[in-house]
Amino acid sequence: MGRANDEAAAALQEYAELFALNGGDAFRVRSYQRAAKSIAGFPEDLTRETLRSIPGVGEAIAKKIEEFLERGSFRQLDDLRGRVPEGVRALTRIPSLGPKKALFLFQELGIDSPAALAEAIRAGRLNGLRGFGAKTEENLLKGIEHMERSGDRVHLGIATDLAERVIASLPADRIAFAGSLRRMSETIGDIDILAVGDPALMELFARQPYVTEVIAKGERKTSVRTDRGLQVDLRLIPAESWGAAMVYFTGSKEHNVRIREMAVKKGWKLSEYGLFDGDRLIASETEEEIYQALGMRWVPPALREDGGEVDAALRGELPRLVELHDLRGDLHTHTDLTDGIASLEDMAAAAAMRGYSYYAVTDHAPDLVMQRMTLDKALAQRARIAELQKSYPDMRLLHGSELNIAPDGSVDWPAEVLAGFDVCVASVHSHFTQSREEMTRRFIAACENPHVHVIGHPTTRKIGKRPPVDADWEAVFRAAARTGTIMEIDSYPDRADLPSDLVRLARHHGVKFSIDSDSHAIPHLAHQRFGVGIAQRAWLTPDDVVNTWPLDRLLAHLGRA
DNA sequence: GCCGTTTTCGGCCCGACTGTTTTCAGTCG
Repeated sequence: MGRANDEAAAALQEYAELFALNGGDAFRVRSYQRAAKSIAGFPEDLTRETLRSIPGVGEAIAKKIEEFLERGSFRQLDDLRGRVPEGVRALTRIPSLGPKKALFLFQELGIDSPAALAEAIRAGRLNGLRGFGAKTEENLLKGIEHMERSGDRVHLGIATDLAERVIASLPADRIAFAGSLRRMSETIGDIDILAVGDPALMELFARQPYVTEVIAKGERKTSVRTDRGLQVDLRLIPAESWGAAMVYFTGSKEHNVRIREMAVKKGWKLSEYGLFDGDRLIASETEEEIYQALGMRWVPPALREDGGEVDAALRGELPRLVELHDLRGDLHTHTDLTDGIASLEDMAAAAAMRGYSYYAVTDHAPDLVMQRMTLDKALAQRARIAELQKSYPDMRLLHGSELNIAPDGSVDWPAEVLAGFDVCVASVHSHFTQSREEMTRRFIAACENPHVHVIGHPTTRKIGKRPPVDADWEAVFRAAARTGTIMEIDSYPDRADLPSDLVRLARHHGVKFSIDSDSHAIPHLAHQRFGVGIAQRAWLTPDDVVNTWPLDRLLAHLGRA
């Protein structure tokens, strides 16, 4: 997937933010943002030739991107970077603090980072400042604390991109990532990469363009900081101990402790170099051999958290986990009729390329006013889908909608309209701070609506940005199980919602799940792999996930058979 | 800055909410 696209989009997005911070025209800001979104979602690699065919990219932006492709930046971006400290841009990532207030704080008080702002608030330096009352100060502090709690960890999407970039840059005999990324943890603090190959790989690694700082460099291990802020460790592994090293560096620490204890009980020793009986090597080349020698089945990385997987593996009772190739479709996607950037036709074609048996288009409903959805538009889309269906004999197109769950739990089309959709995903998009009781009632009301099939991105969190809403999830899941309402695993990597611990809880109550991409562009369709990671960490089998089911069974469940 | 069966200028997704004000600016989705 086009890394150049993502980097160019990130640069343009940064330019938009800096431009806004300098009091730039709001329409131009929006132009840059729109172009950044289009470029990130453009399915082909960026080139000088394809650039102008991207919607939202005109002459001026094309010139900037051309310069970026040549030298990794463009003149206007360099200018603005020189004028506004990076920390001021970080200020705008605090919820409820936008460019106007950020610039004001910088100019009036010289505040140039979230930490400096927190300090200024605590020192009372904002007292009497126009537009900053007690409540605002409180909200800002809360926002900064939430940001600090999430620390330097990044979501799976960013970490996966970086790991794949590192792997592609190194000509090793064998190379793979281990650690929390391999276990598909929801956030990643650093990346562990194991390689077999020439010692010169270390030097080559340290000189890569994504490396901003070399923290440590030795014969076996090199640690660097990268342009995404993330630390990456590269370890050179002897070919014969690949399996042992993968077990050791994949972790988790708790899982390793358990299996090392098992080795000790047999009078053996398990290390990153192998499983040994005294000096005699028992197993080291593959993970399978090591687990087998310990009397257990190979444990999928997503389960290696000492959450019962060791005992299950010893008994030969590990679940048959859901895998990406089990998925037969996607039940939550958007088009450019609302906030997607690709047309219905292009999204359907891309879905067919992925070999789906069914594909639901679920654009937003009228409550999200900015999307300008109307009944006429929805019905026109339905007619186009029926027409388009003729081109896809092997893939059923489903016409759906992503409804908005209002504070009282109602949704935004009348029942007779809802009845016309094949699938209704209902999600919370506002009023995140309702009390636990209100929020619980809200979700239960949505589950009890007979036209609501799926609850979309249930906790509505955004990793590193917005905390999850507060609800009595047990009560919500009981209602979902009772009404047959599906809980979504939204695969979009900054959402990762439901998180795996809640998936596990919901499954305990008998809930079924849908692993959806929530795509707003063609490349997003591939995000489902992250949702599969969440599902695996929650021990889900294909039967737990409705979009592994054959079309007939799914339609019966949706009441559309 | 972009874009055009309203077009090459003059629009540009629009309304709600919050906290601050005392009629509104800023932020968000």
